[in-house]
Amino acid sequence: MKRYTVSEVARMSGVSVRTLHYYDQIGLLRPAEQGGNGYRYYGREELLRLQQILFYRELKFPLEDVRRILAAPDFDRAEALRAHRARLAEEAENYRRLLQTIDRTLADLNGDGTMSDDDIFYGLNSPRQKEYETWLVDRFGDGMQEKIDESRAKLQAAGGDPKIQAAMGEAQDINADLAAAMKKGLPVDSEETQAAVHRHYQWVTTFWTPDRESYAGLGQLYLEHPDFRKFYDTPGRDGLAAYLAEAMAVYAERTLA
Amino acid sequence: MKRYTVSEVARMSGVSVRTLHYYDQIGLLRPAEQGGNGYRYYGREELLRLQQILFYRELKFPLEDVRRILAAPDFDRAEALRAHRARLAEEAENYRRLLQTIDRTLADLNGDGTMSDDDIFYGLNSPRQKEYETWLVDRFGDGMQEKIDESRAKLQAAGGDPKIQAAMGEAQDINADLAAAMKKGLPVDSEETQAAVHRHYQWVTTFWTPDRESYAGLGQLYLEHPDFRKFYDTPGRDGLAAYLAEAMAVYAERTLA
DNA sequence: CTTGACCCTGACGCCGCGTGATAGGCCAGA
DNA sequence: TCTGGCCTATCACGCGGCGTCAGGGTCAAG
Repeated sequence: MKRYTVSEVARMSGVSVRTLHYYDQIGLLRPAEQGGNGYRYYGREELLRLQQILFYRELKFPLEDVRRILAAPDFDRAEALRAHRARLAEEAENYRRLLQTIDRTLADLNGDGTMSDDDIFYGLNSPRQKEYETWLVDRFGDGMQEKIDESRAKLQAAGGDPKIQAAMGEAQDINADLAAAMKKGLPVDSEETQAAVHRHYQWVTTFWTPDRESYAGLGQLYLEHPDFRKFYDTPGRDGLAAYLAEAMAVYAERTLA
Repeated sequence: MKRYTVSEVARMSGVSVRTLHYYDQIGLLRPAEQGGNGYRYYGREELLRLQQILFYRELKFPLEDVRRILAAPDFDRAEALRAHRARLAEEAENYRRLLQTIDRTLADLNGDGTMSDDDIFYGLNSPRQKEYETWLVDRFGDGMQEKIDESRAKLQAAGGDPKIQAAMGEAQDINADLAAAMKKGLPVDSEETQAAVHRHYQWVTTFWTPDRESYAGLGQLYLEHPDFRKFYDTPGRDGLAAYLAEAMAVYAERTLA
């Protein structure tokens, strides 16, 4: 039975020796045996346990929780993961908001680098209400009014510009493709799904050209805001918004700058 | 000149008294004066400085950096923000990956709540972890991918929150009502149409409570922007977005503040 | 036996405060 | 003027997850 010293385990697992000491100290990972010289020796079993620990650590579980989860084999890991997922999702959302705040602030910075107090606080701590408004303004600009007035006549007079009708039809098509891919159980990074997302991206570029982050953000928006989500999560297509959001994230990461 | 005690400042700004003590201690926010009794008294200027501090704190700047930024008025805040933005973006991206890892893991969880070692490490991605993954693959083989793909179906089959499903269904219903009204040739200010719009307004208030102008603006957005319009202008319902937009404008003017 | 690379324990530091403990100040009512 | 109740102050420990010395023992090769 092979035994590993701290530095060997450290090299294999990527953690520091100090971390192994610490994990021993808090009772998270005890060495298989500790010889008369006080040296820690780990076996295969401990390596496997360490893997699990690192998995949960990566997901930002507190080590104390990790200890509890691993201590009880009958513990409902799925439930723990789901609960934790919710917290992570909040954090992710929070980071997204912070990025927007920075972007707005940068946009509002005057040439001399000063910023007004109004600017600096806009969008902070806003109860979820403001968030939606912010999104709309961010995405579609606030010169909306004029553009709308201007284009209104055309759209309404003709009872529908054929070009626009085509665009709407395209959106329906893409949606159908995505729904089909999801129902087939294809992973979000499958070729077919990504092809559909590519069509979606092309479609989006007719009115907006998002970069990597924005496009992934758009996917989140589809998922998180009912006013978008209603288009995707229709009866018989439950979970499509989530599916699309993930697929868009993958697409963004792989293809966009 | 008005002076505020610690608890007053705390109440106004939302930070704790302890935080004010701490900011004094580290030289981040000194009170305007400290009377013979040792009490801290803050003036308007300090309040404004606190605002700035909280802005940067919210963005997760280390307090030491905040101090430096505020200390030098000629400091390039824009540059600092841009640099910081990059870090935040990385973090945001990281959280997104963690969510995906959790989703994959949940999909792979067996009914009894155990998870296989293959599953448990998939998706870890820090540079150091890459080595670790390699090590894992060496040890456990690389038949992981198929299993992951295969199990994704389960996740999607699981369905979603019934509350959300209900909200999505409501949106569909409202849409059907509106389409019916339009096809009957009812004017936008007809009772039936306005009733449907009212339902729509109620639906919107589950995530946002717009005032008159905002609600009318939302209608225009539905019309102007393909990403919304695609939900309304479906085949056989051409012009519904325009119809709804006008009906919403009427509703807003008549009923909202 | 020496050398150098390992191993140990113990302790402090980090950051942004929360949470006491202990002691004194301020102001209104009796 | 005294009392009580609520302010204020400072000092100090604690959290999490280790990094980073300091000071000393151990192991294996030459």
